[in-house]
Amino acid sequence: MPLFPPVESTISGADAPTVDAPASRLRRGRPPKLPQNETTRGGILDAAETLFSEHGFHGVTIREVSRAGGVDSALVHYYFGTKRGLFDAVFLRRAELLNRDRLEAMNGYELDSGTAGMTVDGVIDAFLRPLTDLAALDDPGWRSYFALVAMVNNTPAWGGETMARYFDPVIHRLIELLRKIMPEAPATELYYAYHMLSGSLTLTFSDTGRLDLLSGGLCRSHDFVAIHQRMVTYAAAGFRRICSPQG
Amino acid sequence: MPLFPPVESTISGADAPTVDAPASRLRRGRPPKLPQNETTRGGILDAAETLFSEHGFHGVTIREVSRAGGVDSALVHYYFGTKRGLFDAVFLRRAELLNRDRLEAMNGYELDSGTAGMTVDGVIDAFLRPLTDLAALDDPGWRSYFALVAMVNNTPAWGGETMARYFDPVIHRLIELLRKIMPEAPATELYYAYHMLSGSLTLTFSDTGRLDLLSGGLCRSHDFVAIHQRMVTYAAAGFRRICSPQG
DNA sequence: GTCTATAAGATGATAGAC
DNA sequence: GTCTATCATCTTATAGAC
Repeated sequence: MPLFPPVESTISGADAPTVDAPASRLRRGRPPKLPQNETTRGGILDAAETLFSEHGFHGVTIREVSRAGGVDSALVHYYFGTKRGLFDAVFLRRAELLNRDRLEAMNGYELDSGTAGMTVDGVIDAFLRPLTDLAALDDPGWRSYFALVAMVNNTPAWGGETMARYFDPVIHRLIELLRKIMPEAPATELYYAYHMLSGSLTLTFSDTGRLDLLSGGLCRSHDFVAIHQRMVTYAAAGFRRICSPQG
Repeated sequence: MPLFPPVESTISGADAPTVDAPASRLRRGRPPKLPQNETTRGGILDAAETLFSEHGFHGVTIREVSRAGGVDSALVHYYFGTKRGLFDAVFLRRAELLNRDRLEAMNGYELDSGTAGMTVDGVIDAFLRPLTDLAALDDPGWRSYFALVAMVNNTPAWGGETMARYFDPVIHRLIELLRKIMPEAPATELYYAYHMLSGSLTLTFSDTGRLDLLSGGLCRSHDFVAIHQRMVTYAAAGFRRICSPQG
């Protein structure tokens, strides 16, 4: 049974996968062959990111990744060891940057509006804003990455643990801010409400085109800005109602 | 690239996959070897349902299905032709029953409460109730099936189309009822709001255990009844707010 | 209907030349 | 770092005996 390999090898202290190559990667005199970050390693990660986000871990072969990245398949093993190592590296690459952005957005919101001036709408907007902004960049990589995270978030057995390991701090900061606004809210209800929001967010980034089909083209599932606006409004109403003490 | 095989072969009028075996399946004198519906074909479907829901289409091999079902792998091909045929048969098997239940629940609600007496909470409850009830049965098959549907709903490229083909009638009935309650609601907003609800529902049935981890055990992601209750409350608030004319 | 046997090809991974 | 060549295994699927 091809159970997903154990996750001990992922992020557990010292032997966490690094973003650097096995050998020294310090910039030497020779300029990089490809523009920007297009090193061999980066190209493999880009190709893998796109393919994994479209077809899932088991739906992609190392040969396909190497072909899409324009490199030899042996190089994938050279840089990442195993297929699972490649997947972990893809997942990790943008996680730290994303977490930093989201924590900054929430911290900034609390500072700007003052702790007493925060609203549920405002907190949820700050929580979601970096995602919408990054998805709007020219770089399609972030959209692929969000689709990948969405896939993991919906994957039984190892999805829950993986999401928890990478993204729990951001969620707990969200809950913390909401608790400041609604001190009477039971912790249980805050978690249930976040669960609903997380599902909506996940489905949005899964990018299945279902919303377009269902609405006969009225709604565009690629219009993350339009969805963001509705998600804030919808989720805030849900949070407030579910967390109000009388129920 | 192992793109998912084309979907023309799935449900398109006359040559839709049938629930019957290729040859005659009328009950003959010989009693079934296994209790209940445990025919060879049914056993294969049960095993495939569980495995596909846990690991996805590409994460399961026909040999694993046949081993789990206790039959020879050649029999899987005998009954279902290809691996994709097996997947389609699993997906189809419970779809009709589920759609019937959900339509009945919504029709019953409209009849019982009277069209003028319907509430947003009531409609959403009727929409979700059959899922919660079926998941509560002794048969674990429905939970596996819901996890499978959730996986498909979050699968890029072919998930949207597949969901639309099987489940759109139920969704349109939900939208129709909500429109009767909120005649001023823009159609666009109803679809956006349903998108949010669909995501929450999907994540719930994905059964990743994330809610448990995140809440430190306060919330149980297997407690579908508890989640159902919150989802109705949360979603109804979101629908009402997002669909109110001033916004 | 169920089995054995096997075709025909893809897969993750490695060894070793350059 | 990058390539060629290859191993051992697994994959879907089929042919044909019983």
